[in-house]
Order: sequence, then structure tokens, then C-alpha cells
Amino acid sequence: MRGESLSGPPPRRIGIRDVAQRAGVAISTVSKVFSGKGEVMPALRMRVLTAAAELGYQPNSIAQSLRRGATDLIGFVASDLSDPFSAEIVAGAEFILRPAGYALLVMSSNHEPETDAANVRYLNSRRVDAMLVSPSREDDRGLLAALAEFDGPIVAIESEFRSHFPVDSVCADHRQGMRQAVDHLVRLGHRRIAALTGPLARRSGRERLAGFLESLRSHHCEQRGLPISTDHDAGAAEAEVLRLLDSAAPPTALLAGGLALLTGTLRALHKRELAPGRDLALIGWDDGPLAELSVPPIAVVDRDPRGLGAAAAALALKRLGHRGTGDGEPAHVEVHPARFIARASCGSGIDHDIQFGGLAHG
Amino acid sequence: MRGESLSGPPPRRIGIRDVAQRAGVAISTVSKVFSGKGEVMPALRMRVLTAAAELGYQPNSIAQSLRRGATDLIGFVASDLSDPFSAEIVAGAEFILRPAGYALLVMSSNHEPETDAANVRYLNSRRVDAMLVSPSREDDRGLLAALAEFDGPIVAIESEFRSHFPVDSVCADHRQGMRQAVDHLVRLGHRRIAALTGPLARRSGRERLAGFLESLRSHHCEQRGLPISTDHDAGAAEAEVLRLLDSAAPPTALLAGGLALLTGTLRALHKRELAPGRDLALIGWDDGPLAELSVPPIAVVDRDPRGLGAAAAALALKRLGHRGTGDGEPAHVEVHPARFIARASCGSGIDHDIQFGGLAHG
DNA sequence: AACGTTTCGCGAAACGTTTCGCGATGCTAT
DNA sequence: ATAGCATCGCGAAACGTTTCGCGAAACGTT
Repeated sequence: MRGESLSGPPPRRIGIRDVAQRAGVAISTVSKVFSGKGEVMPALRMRVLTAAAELGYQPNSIAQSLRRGATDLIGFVASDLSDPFSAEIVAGAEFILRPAGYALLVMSSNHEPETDAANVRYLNSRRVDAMLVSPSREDDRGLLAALAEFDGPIVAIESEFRSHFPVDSVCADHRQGMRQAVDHLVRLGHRRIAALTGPLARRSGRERLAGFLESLRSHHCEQRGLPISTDHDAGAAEAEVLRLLDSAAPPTALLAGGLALLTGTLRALHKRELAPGRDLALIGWDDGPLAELSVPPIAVVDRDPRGLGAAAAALALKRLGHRGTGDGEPAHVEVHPARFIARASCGSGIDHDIQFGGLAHG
Repeated sequence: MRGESLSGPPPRRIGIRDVAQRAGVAISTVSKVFSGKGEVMPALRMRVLTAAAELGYQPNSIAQSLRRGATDLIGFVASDLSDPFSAEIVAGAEFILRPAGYALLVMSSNHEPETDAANVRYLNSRRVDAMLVSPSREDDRGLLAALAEFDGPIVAIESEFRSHFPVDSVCADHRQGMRQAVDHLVRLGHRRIAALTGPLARRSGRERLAGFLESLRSHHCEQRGLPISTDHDAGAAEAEVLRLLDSAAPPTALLAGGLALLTGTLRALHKRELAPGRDLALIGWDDGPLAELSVPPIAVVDRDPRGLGAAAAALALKRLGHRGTGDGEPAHVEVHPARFIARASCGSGIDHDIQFGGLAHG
């Protein structure tokens, strides 16, 4: 019970030795019973179990970790934990990890690459068994060095380190999602399309860019496309979109690759009193209340963050099972689907309607 | 470096003893240098430091934990980590904890009270130094029992356990926020006001209810109020709002106490093709892209989740500093402001405009 | 009846730190 | 010159487990 302020001999927390004594067996026997490793006769096992129950014994997992050389801890390194998308990933990972007896140590870098690296080093010093990383930038020297020092499984989420050293990755298929989105826009008659891809220092940004260019090329209008890479930040997106809208030839369609970018984009549109679906076409990333409940609803490329987190966790567990750094199978990139959801924010098409006229040829 | 598949003597990770040997000093001296506790002559300290650097020595924090009896780990127990509000709390807590040398162990219960209790027990067995809890229900027997077994500082977030045993709390002032919101609605002419308070098993829900009733009473129209308590779940809110809208005397104003409830409410309004600010007044909780960028923007009672998380972490650290369970000062509830932000979703008033007529007296 | 084989409990040695008390060294003061 | 006193490095004992090898018993075989 809490709050006992009696003074006296410090009541050392009861350990395995107390149980052993009470049950009249050796310490190692108690250990066997609890770890379930060796065989121990039912009668004795019962004696131990009741003794433990009577004393309220709980194994000290710190001591276990020290002895076994495993902490049953998985580190999670993200650029921004408060981003709903990251939060979902964490939830998905925890969903897999907890039943397996692992707990999650989370750290956020607030988009500072050096902090990502520092976090990895910290988790290393805490001896986590594996790491799940979704860093601010993949190419930070410090981060790469820190990761290289760690000798447990590393799983990258929505990013990729294969070029530097073998690390498993779990990614959504942004390229495919982007292609579907752009195809849709082109079909509606759009040619001058701007895409906020997000940072190219992450695989997601690069894949969005690649999909964007591929789709435009296949429609023979790549020279009209406006790929734009900004930080994953609403303010940056807003400024960029305002610049686009105020330019001589503003785009007729906008793609915003992530919740923060969509938020910034919408702010810019509000400022210029432009409505998606009426004045221009808009496609966001990641479905959620904002996209779903906007008026009109906003088309999105949707991915499954929970699934990504769960898959990353499962991969880490698999590697841990094989008890090797990267010895077993080679590192591979697991690509999850991203699917385009058409909604009214794309309007009804530029050829059949004059709605986009004001901007289309401005 | 990673990926060395050479076989040979298992290259035991280098420990304090290796450093001691290389520096030609005793183990205890190395310990002193690293822990910074005792005095050690500059020259020797330098020898130790260089030896450690050359070997790439990193103290084993597991062994430290075992010896020191502290893990430098803080547990975080939430009902739903993927809720953006919880995610912000975690981020705020981490912001304070990390510079202090602590890391966060997060666990989510998916709104299952038993899982909350299990998570607390798990964190206890992992010997976390303190816990931050924001559970599904405050009154779950299992949870209370599990918390009682833990003998470190516990800080409740947006909930309260004082009635059961002394535990610090950090809460937003929902009562005040709700009063401001309802005052505003009444001033606009609304009388039949429905409030989705969220579960009453949490302090936030109870405070919202109290504020709601207080405000109505002060305006002498409490008999027209419709307080409604649902799970913190969009589906439940949607169903409840649909029921309200389809009732004989539907409310002219709606209050939704949380992001999930606001989401459900908006879904219901869309289904009935009702627009906030035109057909009825709507006030949500927790500002964010959804409220800010809706058309019209949605009035909210806003709180500072990051601040709550940071405050909770700071409280825990303070308790840890005093090195006592609850001995030092008595447990207290730290109330943070919640402020009402008026926006167009409230309309321009029921007396000056017929906009609400269709529903107001239906 | 003697021997080989299995079964299963026991003691002791780790795991990598921190901390405590002791003693050696160098200094000040008389 | 020597007693007294800090200063500071050293060895050893913990912290609470797991694991390894040993030996005692119990069994089956010839």
C-alpha cells in the first residue's frame, strides 16, 4: 500500500531468494519455475508458486535484463510524435509488441536531425533490443553514424537506408498513390499541377516526386508540372502555396503530401478565398476527419499508418527471433499500398465546366 | 560496424573493467569519473576519459539501474495513444523528461479499462521510476489496485484519483471553458442546448457536465439543457447526435467535448445536411486543423495538451527529487486554463436572425 | 544384483555497475 | 621532525537474476 511513513529497517523489496527460502528450495529452482525453462516436478513447482504468491513476488526485470543481455525494450525514433500520423504508427507498433512482451521507448526529435541522432545514441546506451526509426532526414551523417553503432535490428518506417547499410524498411507506395492522383487530375483536364512532395530527404518525398513525374510524363505534360519540396511544416506549405497562387500562371490543381502540408495549403486557400473543387482541384494525403469532413470533402491518397507500425514491429520481432543483426535474410523494403480516394475537392473537370477558367489560364 | 559475420570468441561488449585496465586504474575510479560523484585528480580523470574514448566505452545503463535502484524510466499509460490529443501530451512530457535524463515507456489501452490496469502492472514490474496516467476510466477497481501497488510518484492527467489515494493531477479547466461556451450560446439566444460531455468516469467529463449545468442554472434555463454522456468515440457521438436531431424538439446548439465527439457530430450533421452556423450552433473541443479550417470555422474550447504533458512530467520529476512516495507535500490538482474561442459555427444569434428557425421550435 | 541412463534439484559463478570503508600519500602546523 | 589531517585511489561487497555443471536419486535393462 502507498504512503506508509513508518520508519524502520528499509523493507527491501522481496526477491527470488525470499521465495526460495519460504518454499524451502534453491534459488535456481525458483528461477526455473518462473522462466519456465527447465523441468521441475509439479509438487515443487506448486510449493514455489504458492510461496511466491503469498509474498507477492514479482521478478525484477532489471536484473533479468542484466543477466539475459536483453531488455525487451524497443526504441522508437520519430521526427514528431505529436503528428497524428506518427501517433498511429506508434499505436500500431505497440499493438504488436506488447503481446510479444516488449515495451516501446519513444523519442521525438522535433524535426531536428541532430536530435534524431542523439536519440538513437541514447536508445543504444539504454540497450534497447531493436529500433524503429522514422527520422527527420535519412541522410544525416550523425544519424547514420549513430545507427551504424547499434548492433540490433533496425527497421525504417517511411524511409530507407539500404544505400548505406542493410536495414529493413516499411513504406507506403507513395509513387503509385501519386500516379493515381495525378492521372485522375489529368483526366479531369488539369495540366498545370503543383505537388508539395515534402522533404526529398525522406523516401516518401522522393517517391511522391517520382510518381508525379512519371504520371505527367506518361501524359506528355511534364513541362507543366510544378514539383515543390518543402519541410514537413504547415507554415512552409502555406507560404509556398501563396506564392504559387499569386504567380503569373497559378496551378489549377494542388497536391499536398501530408497532413501538415494539407493544413498549410488550406490556410493559403482560405486567405485567397479560393474553394477546393470550385476554384481549383485539391488532393491531400492521409485520410482523417479534416479531409473527410471538409466541405467539399477532400480527395486524398490514403495509407495505413497503423498497419505500417504493426508491420515494422513484426519485422523487428522476426529479426530478433533469428537472433542476428542482419545475418539471416538480406534487408528488404516492404511496400504497403496507398490508395487514392476521389472526392469532390477535385471538382468535376476543367473541360466540361468553366469553373476553373478564372485561374486556369491566368 | 554492423554486419560482421566472422565467427570467433564472442566479443563481449566493453565494460568499465576494460576501461579501468587500459587506464591502469581501479574500476571504482572509472565509475567515479563517469558518475561525477567523488573527487578525482584531473590527470587521472583525463587518463580514464581518453581510455574510455579510445575503447568507445558506453556505460551499461541496465547495470546502473540494477545497482542504483532507479531506472530513469517514466511510464505513460493512456487510453488511446493514436488520439492526437494524447500524442501531444506525450510530446509535451517527453520535452521535459528527456533533458532530465529520463525516457518514456508508453502503453495504450485502446479504451479497455482492464488493459489500463494491466499496463500499470506491467510498468510496475519494469520498475519505472514514476507513472503518468490518463486512463480510460478513473474508477476501475483493477486500475486502482494496480496503482496502489506501485510505490513511485503517480501523476494523473485529465483525471483524478484523490478520492482514493493521494495522487497529483494535472487538468484543464473544462468547467470554466464549458461555462464560457454555454454563456456565449445563451447570449446568442439559444436555450435548447445539447452537450456531449464524454464519459463521466473521467474528471474532464464530470467538469464539463458541472460547467454546463452551472451556466444553464445561472441563466435559469437548466431544464432545457440536454447533457449527454457517451464513450469517447466518434460512432457513439454520431448516433447520439442523430437521435437528437431526429427528436421532437431538437437542440439549437451542440457542444462536443473532444475531437472524436466533434468528428461524430459533424458526420451526423452532414448526414442530415445541416450546416453549423446556419442551421444550428456548434462548439467543439480542442483546436486544430479540423476546427480551424472547417467552413465555417468551428468555435472551440481549447486547452494546451503539450502544456499538460509538460506539467505532469515536471510534477513527477519534483516528486522524484524529493525521493518520496507521497510523503512531501500533499497531492494536489493543478488546473490549467481552457479558453473559449468564438467562431462562425455559432452563427450570429437566434434572436436576430431566422436562420435557426427551422429547428429551433421543431 | 550390478550397471547405465535419465530426471531434477542444488550451489556457485557470472552480468556490469555503484558504494563503502580502508589505507597510502602529501600537506600544514607546532 | 613528527603528529595530525585532508585528499583520493583501491578492493570488495553488493544489486537480483540466469545458467552451467555436478551429483543424488529413481528407473529400466540384462
